[in-house]
Amino acid sequence: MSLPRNTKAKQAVLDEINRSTYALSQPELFERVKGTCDRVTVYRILDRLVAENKIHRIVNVDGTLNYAACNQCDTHNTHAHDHLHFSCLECKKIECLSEQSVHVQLPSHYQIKELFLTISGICPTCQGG
Amino acid sequence: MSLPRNTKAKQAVLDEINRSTYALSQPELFERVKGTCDRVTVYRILDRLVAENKIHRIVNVDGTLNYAACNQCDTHNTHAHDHLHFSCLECKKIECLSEQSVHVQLPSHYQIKELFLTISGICPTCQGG
DNA sequence: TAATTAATGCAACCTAGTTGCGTTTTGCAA
DNA sequence: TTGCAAAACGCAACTAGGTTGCATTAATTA
Ligand SMILES: [Mn+2]
Ligand SMILES: [Mn+2]
Ligand SMILES: [Zn+2]
Ligand SMILES: [Zn+2]
Repeated sequence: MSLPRNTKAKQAVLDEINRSTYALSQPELFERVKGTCDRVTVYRILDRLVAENKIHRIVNVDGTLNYAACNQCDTHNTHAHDHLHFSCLECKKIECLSEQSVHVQLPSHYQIKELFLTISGICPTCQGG
Repeated sequence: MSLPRNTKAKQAVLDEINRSTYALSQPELFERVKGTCDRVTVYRILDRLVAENKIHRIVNVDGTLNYAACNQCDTHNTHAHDHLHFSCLECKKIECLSEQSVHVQLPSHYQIKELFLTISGICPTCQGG
């Protein structure tokens, strides 16, 4: 693989992701870094950041792709994203739930690669009291 | 809600879904029922079948929407889709894993509505021996 | 500072899904 | 059996998210 370079746009996108408490979509990110680069560039930056294990891609329950910081990953080498995600039906935000243990009765004859676990419902903020 | 009607197209789509061993996308379904109706009609039929609890919608790990028969649902009234799904990285097919128990340490302060659980990996067929 | 090539901008394209509206069918009732 | 209301449909136009090709710009490293 070719060695990655650091650019203003790449840093701007990564900053926005790190700053956010929930996962952001490409349209949301493009809106936030508007002026620094083209929308196509945001797509390419996101692909690279995922490949570099700096962020991870979360599929929401409606199929939209979102990107979040790797908070629960101490090192970016080993990357087991078997943590839970929570998707709020009210504010539509999806976030990582760190350290939530999940026990899955693994199916036999299937070769497991990764787990995708998302709970939908209402987040604490939207319950408002 | 208005009372649903039965049409040739609706029956054709439902038959394809029931016949399949894995979940099908709208493009796949349109291909299979080609000639019986317009592609827009397939979208509308799928929405209705989901609303009528005849099928359920599965979001694959890449964000694509797929539709599968409600095999594990004895009655179509109560509809708790907390079963596992398996998504094959090789053949790209996604299927329901019936009766696989999942134990999730529920997060406090969050109001749970539904569980979305998908395992990615290699299916028995694609392991080929 | 110059060379290498990763990263970008831009235009064009693609796929999945939606919307509006006039027409056709379905199911039910007279 | 026929008539009617509205569910379902076809078609065209549109939208959103994402991709691709290619010429140009800019980050690294020597
Ligand atoms: Mn991570
Ligand atoms: Mn079901
Ligand atoms: Zn919320
Ligand atoms: Zn497979």
